[in-house]
Amino acid sequence: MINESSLSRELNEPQLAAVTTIDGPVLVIAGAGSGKTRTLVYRVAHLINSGVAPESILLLTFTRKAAQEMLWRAGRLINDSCSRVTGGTFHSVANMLLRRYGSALGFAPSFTIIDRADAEGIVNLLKSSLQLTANRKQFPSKRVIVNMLSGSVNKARPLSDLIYEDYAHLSEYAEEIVRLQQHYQSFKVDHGLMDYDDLLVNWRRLLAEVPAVREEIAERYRYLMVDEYQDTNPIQADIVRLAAYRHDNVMVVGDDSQSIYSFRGADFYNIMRFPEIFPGTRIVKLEQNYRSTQPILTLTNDIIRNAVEKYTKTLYTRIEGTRRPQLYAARDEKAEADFVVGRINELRREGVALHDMAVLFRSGFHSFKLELELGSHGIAFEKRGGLKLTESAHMKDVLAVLRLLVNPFDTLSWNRLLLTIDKLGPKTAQKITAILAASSEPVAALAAYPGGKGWQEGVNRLVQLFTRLLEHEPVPAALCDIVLDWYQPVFERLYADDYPKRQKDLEQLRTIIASYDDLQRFIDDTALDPPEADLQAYHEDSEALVLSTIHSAKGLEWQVVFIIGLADGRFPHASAFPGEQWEEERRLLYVAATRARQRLYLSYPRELMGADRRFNRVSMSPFLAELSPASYERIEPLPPGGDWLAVRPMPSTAAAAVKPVRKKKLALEDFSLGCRVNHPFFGTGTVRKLNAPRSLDVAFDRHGLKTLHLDYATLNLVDG
DNA sequence: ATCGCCACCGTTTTT
DNA sequence: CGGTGGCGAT
Repeated sequence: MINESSLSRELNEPQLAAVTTIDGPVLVIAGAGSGKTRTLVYRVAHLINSGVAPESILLLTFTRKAAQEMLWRAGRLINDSCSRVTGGTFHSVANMLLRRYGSALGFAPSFTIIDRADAEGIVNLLKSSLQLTANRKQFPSKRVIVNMLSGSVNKARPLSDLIYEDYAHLSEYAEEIVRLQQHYQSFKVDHGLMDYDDLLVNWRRLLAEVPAVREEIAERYRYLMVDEYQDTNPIQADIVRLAAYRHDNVMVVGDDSQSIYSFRGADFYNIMRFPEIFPGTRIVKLEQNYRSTQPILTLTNDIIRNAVEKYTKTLYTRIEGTRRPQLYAARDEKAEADFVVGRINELRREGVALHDMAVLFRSGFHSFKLELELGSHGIAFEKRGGLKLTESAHMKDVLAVLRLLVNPFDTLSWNRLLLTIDKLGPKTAQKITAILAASSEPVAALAAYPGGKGWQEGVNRLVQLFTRLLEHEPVPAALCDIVLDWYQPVFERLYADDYPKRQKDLEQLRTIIASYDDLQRFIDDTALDPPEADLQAYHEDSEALVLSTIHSAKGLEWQVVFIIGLADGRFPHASAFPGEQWEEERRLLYVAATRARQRLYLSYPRELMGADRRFNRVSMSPFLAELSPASYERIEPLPPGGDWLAVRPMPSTAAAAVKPVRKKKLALEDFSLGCRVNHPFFGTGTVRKLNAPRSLDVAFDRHGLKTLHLDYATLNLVDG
């Protein structure tokens, strides 16, 4: 039981107002680090405490992990597991409801959720079958097309309008793209596939078009809470409105300055409109920051002060601290990485744990150089927003089989499996899948398909696999074993060079599957919330530095935060042009900087490698340039007394001094199999293979097998 | 006509 | 790393 006095000790005045409001719409406008999560947690606890049934609460958060975490905390507060509260993302809740009520809209509950890669696969298939590329060279890439299709759904605008406004440079292809969209839609319907956008669109349809279901849902979930409301799109706003049409018990929490997802349709005007849509809304503002020290807050307020936005709020804090954020202008990316590594080592000596520090950046590849440096210094790190376990090729092969068990008309998976067969290529695979999709019994149709010379055997094995699976009891773990049994030889042939490494992933998959007793649930979960590739990520106590894109760092905080790559052209992203996109990039920087509790380091390289391996000088990000110089401290390129200079490995300044003493380039003939070499980054290694004309494979003692090009790598022979 | 292999290029952000 | 395009082999 929460008692009222502990409540008022923990929460401030405005939070208390939000928490204890039992009925009616509430809008909480909250700054970064102001205790949004805490407010929601207490609200859940308070509701249950006052006799509201947990089943009637629906908590929508940005990630599924956030929902779990909140419910766990609320459970601790009131001595109840809160496990009967429904919590998750819009997408996962949509999935649950559509499985239950989807028949009212006329679709089978066996649909498969597809991710971005699947969507790109479909677009590719259609692109070639519609012959859209016949006479065109510059037809937009499938990634761009998927973005456009999704954007048009999320922004609730016809595709052709979107093309002429947001993608004007592609307008000459408008007709083809619209045609592609139509085919894409019917392809999904025909094959029982549903993408992320469909989940939301169909949830809204369910509420808008089927009164009985709307009634049932509104009756059941009498309390609705939405976190990160600034990241919802118009569809999601509609869903909230429709789902609460009976009771209006909605509490949304958001910060307009942290809206960073407009590229996928999020519209922070949802926050401004909320009071109009729900008349009688109580508005609560949280302006006290519980996270960062004043100097950090001064800087972040300064960042957002330059926004053209109208809704200004200035955060204040009571947390002591005098250390100003530091700005470091590095000579190049290597020097920037050295700076970060040096500071990290220093901080560790002062007693800061590695997992209390994070490095944030705009785009995934901005951290490549740093990853290399961290590796050679033996600093463990964990990259967020990188490749997920289920995104690697071998994982998808296994998942394709499991997906077909649930939805035999999933053409994408058939296609994928057929391609694993030797001597069977894209053309044949397409021919076969077309027949399978049209038949009522795909497996039987596959067995009956007249085989070709080289690949009949492979098809037979596939048919056998499915016969075995269908005979077996549908216990996920057992099914998985059968699949792995079939997959082993395929896998060893396909990934001959590095299959031992990938095998570990498969074992991990096996353990994950074992914890499920329903195959459908497993498939849904992997599509909606892919497990991380790192085993370490599962252990809270893992001692690893976090590297993350800013987008993936949303809602998190660390004691020490580095933001790297703050150069013109990197941040804001080169293709963001002034206007709303520019503003979003600024908010992105704001989000990044507000992740820091105690210390904040900003850095940028003054030299970057451009398109064709030429170095260009770049200046600092315009967002930094417009800040008041008093809000940060500049560090000179060579800080005095920094003993991290001593730990610095062989400086690549050899390149600067190299002009007069240029060493003779070694030719391939100078190396032989098995000879020992030295490399400035990777250290010593043994030559394993010589490739024509100027590259060779070297097995490094500390970094494994690498292929190097003599034109770029500076290798030296090691004597003895 | 189709498949497999090699070399090269470019990389926003994501539920 | 993943997608693509050219080329030789089947």
